[in-house]
Amino acid sequence: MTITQLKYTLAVAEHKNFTVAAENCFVTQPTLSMQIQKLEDELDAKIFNRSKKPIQLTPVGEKIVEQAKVIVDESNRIIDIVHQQKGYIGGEFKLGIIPTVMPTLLPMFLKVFTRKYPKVQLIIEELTTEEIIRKLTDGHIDAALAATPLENESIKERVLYYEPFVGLIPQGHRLYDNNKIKTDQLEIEDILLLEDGHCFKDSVLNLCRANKKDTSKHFQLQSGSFDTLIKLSKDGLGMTLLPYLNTLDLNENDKSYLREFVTPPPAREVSLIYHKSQLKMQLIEALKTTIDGVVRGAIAFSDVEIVSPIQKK
Amino acid sequence: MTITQLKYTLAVAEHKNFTVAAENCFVTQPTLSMQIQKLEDELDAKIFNRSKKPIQLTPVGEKIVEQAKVIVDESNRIIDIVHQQKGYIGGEFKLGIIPTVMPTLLPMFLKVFTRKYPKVQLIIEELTTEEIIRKLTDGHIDAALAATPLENESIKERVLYYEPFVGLIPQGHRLYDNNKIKTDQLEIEDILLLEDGHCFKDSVLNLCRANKKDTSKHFQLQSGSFDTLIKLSKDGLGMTLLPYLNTLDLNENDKSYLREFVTPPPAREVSLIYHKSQLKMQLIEALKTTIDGVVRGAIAFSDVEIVSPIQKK
DNA sequence: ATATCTTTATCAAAAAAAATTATCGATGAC
DNA sequence: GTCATCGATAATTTTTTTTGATAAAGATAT
Repeated sequence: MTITQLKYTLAVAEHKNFTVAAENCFVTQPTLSMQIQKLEDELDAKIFNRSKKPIQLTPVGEKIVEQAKVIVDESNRIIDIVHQQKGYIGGEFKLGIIPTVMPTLLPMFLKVFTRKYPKVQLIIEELTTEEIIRKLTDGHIDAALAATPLENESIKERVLYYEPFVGLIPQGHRLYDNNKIKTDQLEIEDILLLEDGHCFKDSVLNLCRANKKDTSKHFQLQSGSFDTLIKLSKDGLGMTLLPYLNTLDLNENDKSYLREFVTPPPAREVSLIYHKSQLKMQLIEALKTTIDGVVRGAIAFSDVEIVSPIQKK
Repeated sequence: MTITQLKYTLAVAEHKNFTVAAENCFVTQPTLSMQIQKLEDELDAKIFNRSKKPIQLTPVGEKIVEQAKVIVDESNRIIDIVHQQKGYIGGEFKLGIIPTVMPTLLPMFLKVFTRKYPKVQLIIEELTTEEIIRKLTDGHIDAALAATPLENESIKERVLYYEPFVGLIPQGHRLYDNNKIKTDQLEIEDILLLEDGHCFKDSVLNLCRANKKDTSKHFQLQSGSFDTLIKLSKDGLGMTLLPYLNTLDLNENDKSYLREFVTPPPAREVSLIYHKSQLKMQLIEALKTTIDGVVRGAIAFSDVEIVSPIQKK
């Protein structure tokens, strides 16, 4: 039994297709087929049921794949252990970021980080919270930046900052004349929301739900970017809520529509998260330190009311 | 990186010698040298410091070996997982047994077990408790029969039976006329003991120490077998203590010297023990069931006073 | 039903890797 | 200084892995 065979097996289990799996392993399909057959012979057990489409795992196969994951994970870890021991910070590092954090936080730390750790090949992907959780568990990404708490046992969270919500109230809106707004003044019906999949939308819903039970209403307007939301809002289609960092780049005119919440403001918790099998711990620490450093200047809120980013049923 | 390379590395780490390690891996020494060099190249770290004699692990090497153990352990497990999934009970099973349990318990279950599980290749080794703990941790044996509790976190214990101590009192001894003996009548000075290394000796010492603090006295007579002890005892050199099962095969004359303890008698706890990484769990269960079956008829003590087998300082 | 496409298995040849034998060189004991 | 021990190295053999071509099986479309 070889680690290669186990990797091939995992690839087939993941892609449910020998040909695709082979491409992902950078070998030809016969190579993969033969190695998996050899493994099956050695274990004297069929791992895959090739008669079904797409290919299925046999019951024994399920267990084998589970264990193969453990072995491959542990073997991937050995190089990280050596790096750690040498105090070396480098290698590939795949980081997922949720869309509403990406444009504000990434520019703040990216330059500093890459200059400080030139040997790290940072691979950044924009992903929804849901995708992040899946890819962290899979091992497809090493860490991620997302709103927390996620209440997921196998994911560790290191809080980076608390980002208050700020209201953007158009002229003519019932709250326009207020200097500060209160959570219980929010009406879900006149808030413009991001489209489904953004956890910031879920946070806002959770915030409003705390006030109002009835959420059966359908929202007609849903956008993928705050820019659109701001434009629509100024067109008088309703107020909206923005994360604090998103308000910094607004022009002076737009800023006049901003209304902060009274203290303590609702806020989202933004964290660096990673799978509990903490591969690349050293790199994660380095990233956290870097972000902590740049964030300290920009965000200094501590007395806040954290809103859950998780979609409640 | 291959599992083979890791196995070679572990062998060298264990034997501190390339040539010996190679023999243990059933390959020649150059094979081993080259594979380890390849691994060192790939990890870009020296694992061994070959300049010292015997060979030493580098600091990085320590960590690598630690992780290599995890990987090799987990990969050995895969075949057991398949066996378990298939309900198959077979393969090699290495069982350690302490000397004072070996002659009484082994004949009781060996025949039954091998008949019931013909596919199991049972490899039995007589070992002291100390050796058993080491070899269980190493993974050199799969399970063992020993006196417990061992108070070792990484070893799991499944109690098989409680075996009371029985006194063998020679004619002329101060306790000869007693029908039953009491723990507090024991005097460490006139008890014949097994030689060092036998945990039964330590149990007896612990039993007596409960009475008397002064144990500085040196014992002149120490033997490796109960047979010798019995002969010496009958020669008037002092009483001795035997585990209950060892008294069953005595001839009628010898049996007349036996004196039971008053209830509850001191007893040793005999358990099936295994490493907590519970490889071959299925086989361990099968063995336990078999031994439970044969022991049930022979031993039926429950109201006993368990004596620790561990050597106290 | 036939043709076509997709997908996995099989085979022989080539390439790569691992293992072996024989030998060397360094180190330490006597 | 000689010998013995032990790991490294070189050349060769053996084994394993990979590949490219192709066959076979199953699904899908015409």
